[in-house]
Amino acid sequence: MTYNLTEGCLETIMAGGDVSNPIIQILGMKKIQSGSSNKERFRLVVSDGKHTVSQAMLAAQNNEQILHAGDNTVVRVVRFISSAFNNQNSGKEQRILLLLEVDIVAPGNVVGRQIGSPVQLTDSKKNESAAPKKVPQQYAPKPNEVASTGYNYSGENNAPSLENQMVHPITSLSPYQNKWIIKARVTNKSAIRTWSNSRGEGKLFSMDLVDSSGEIRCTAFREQVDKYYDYVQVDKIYFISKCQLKAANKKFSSLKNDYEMTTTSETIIQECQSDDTAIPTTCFNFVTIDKISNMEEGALVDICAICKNVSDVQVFQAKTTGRDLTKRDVALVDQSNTSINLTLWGNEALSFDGINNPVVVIKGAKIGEFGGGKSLSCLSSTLMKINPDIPESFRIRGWYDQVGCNENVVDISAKSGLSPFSSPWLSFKEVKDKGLGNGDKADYYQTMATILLMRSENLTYKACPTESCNKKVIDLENGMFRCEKCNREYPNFKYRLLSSINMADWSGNTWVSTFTSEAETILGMTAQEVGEQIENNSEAAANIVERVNFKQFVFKCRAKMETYNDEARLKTIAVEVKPVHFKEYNNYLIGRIKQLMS
DNA sequence: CCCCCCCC
Repeated sequence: MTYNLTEGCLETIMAGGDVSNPIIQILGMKKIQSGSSNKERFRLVVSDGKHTVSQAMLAAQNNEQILHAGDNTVVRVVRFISSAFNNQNSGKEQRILLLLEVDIVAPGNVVGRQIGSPVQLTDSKKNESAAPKKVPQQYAPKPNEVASTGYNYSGENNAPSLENQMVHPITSLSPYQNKWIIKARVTNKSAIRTWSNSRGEGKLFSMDLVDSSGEIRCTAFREQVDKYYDYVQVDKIYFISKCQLKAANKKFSSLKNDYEMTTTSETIIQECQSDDTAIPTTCFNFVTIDKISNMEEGALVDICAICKNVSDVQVFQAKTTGRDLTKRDVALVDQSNTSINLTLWGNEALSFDGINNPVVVIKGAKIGEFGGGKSLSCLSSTLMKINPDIPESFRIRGWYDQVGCNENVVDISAKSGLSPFSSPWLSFKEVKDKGLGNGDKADYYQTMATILLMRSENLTYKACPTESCNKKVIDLENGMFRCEKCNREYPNFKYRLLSSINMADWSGNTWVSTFTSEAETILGMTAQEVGEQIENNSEAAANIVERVNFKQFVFKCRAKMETYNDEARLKTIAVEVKPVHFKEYNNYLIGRIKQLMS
């Protein structure tokens, strides 16, 4: 077992410099008198493999664990202070190293030996380096140490190991300073993509890097794709240095960083062997689904949601490129009681398993807009995790299983009448203002409306009795009925309904045509019952329609502009009539109020 | 140096 001590760190520290989480070895411990305090204190001899320092003290709270671990213990120093004081005898400045917080990497009995051949850090050395306030130095490791570990993948074969050097937080990186090393976890790696345009062609891939300070995207082009693509693995930690930084384009990345980086031929990427839990996994900036209705098309978002439904895989040809595309739609819902459609492509579409309503966490999905509804689409750079072990995931699992599965949701992807989702809620005024029905195709919407008047004239008609044929028949007045469509005469017919209804919502009123099925729902009678009553009593039609005045329903409407005598008029047909589901309707209203307030 | 991510 090799322990990588942070070689040379003591020289830096004892000169007043900073080193992040240095790894050192404790060679010896000696109990000292602690003056006024009753607490035991220990003086340590510590080594970084290159130098030893005996002016080190252990903070009292660490005593027990270190005593127990014994001599030769290797520790990671999480917090330390190097405190300067003037030696009363010599008059020189000296420093004492106080170890405030340490993590044991390996106890003494496991290490079993002194690592390396450290020499005492001399006073002259300390004074020499104390002169200018030191920036950490670059320390070349012993050559065989890098070779033997075999995890070095750098620009040059004999590039120095970055392992024992000071690392910089990702958030500190900028184009103005190029001497840095980061220690970051790769949280996402794109597929390799090729491009070809007027400026040339090539290939690239990108990866997302995270440390405790933040995140950044790194892209590799051309020959660096070959060099790094297989080497770099998601979830592993790497030391990275010498990439080029430039301003990030927010359109293509949801990462919280104003910069992004590109590998160069100078770049060094080295795997960090130990999994450091201090380096976080992916950093998400979740928004709730309801917020997406107010966000711009093209923006990228992170969401944590439950897969409520999945569509089958669909294959179609892209209009522009002619390529065969594979997709699958996933309906996602979260605690905002709002659902949105997420489109998966290619292999992700094929392999997606929506069984048991898994938690779906996505980072960097693109917001799309279609038919008035919002939707999400996965890009090649989008990270998707199913049932990840993160608090938000457990929280939404609990919510869905206990509450969410029974809630009614507002679907912000709602669009055309043919979609598996419901149509968008629009008021009659909005229908008018938005100019619905002016396109080539009909537009669909739903509204909660009150019936003001249902026309009784020609409420029923006699239709062909053949099940699939609803054509009006001609009464031959001899007990037979002729259907022109079927080119047949029948001894019977069936009643069908047809009526115009003037209906109003809060914003205005409009005339809507209804046919048999919807009129039956409104009237609460079958077409046959209506027809028979009218046949027996000519006054019946007026009475029947009068009963529905001021009744309220949710109407799903189909709107299409049509031309009568050179005059354009919006023709509206009720294609579905449902009783008002107040909980669902209130969800919609609450959603709109929230939209107005945000 | 890409930045296309497609369809209804």
